[in-house]
Amino acid sequence: MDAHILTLLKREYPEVRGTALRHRNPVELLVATILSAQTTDVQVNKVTEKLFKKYRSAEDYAGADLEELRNDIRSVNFYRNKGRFIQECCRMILNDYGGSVPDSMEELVKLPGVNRKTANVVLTNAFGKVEGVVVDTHVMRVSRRLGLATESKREKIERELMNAFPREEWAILSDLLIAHGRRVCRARNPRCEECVLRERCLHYRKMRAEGKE
DNA sequence: CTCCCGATAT
DNA sequence: ATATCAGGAG
Repeated sequence: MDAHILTLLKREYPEVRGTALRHRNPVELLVATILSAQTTDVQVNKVTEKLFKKYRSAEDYAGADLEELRNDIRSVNFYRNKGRFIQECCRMILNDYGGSVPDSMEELVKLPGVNRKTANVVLTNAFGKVEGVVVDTHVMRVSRRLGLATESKREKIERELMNAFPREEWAILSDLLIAHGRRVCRARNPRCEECVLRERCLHYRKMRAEGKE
């Protein structure tokens, strides 16, 4: 593993551990994470602040009128799919899992709207069970720019990162890469001048070699 | 690969 | 105007 990258990022973002998605229990985190697909956490937190007052349990989502639930999450994108996913997840949680959000990767990915990324968020942040690395678009972009990953599919990048770092660093690793992706290593106009990793970044060295920036 | 399909930054 | 945002399903 590249221990130095972790050291530099930990120094840069000492307070990052934990999701930025506000939640008080596994159901709330599951709902928030489903809503967060292709959506900023700021927007999700705005919606869930009201949502969690109206829907207090898996039963509330399961028994809700679907169109009403969709209307309650209207300001996030893909709200029609997400509304259906949330309701179906909660129905499965009640029918198949005794009312509790399952706490294993194997069971979580059976829920509609839940793949490895969402499952990893819930496992890591609600149950403290780290079964993989959270690979969102920030983690994908940053780890590819740095040269930590060469693949282009989520699952393959996750595997590369799992091989490159020990399990006890997986949770902090994804939090750090996400923070760095949001603040410095942005999709557009990355702030390479402010980046503490630029001397070990493939993307930066390539840009500099080509005379851009 | 296409569809889903709102808010925000540039 | 449009690219992009803590993706996943068919």
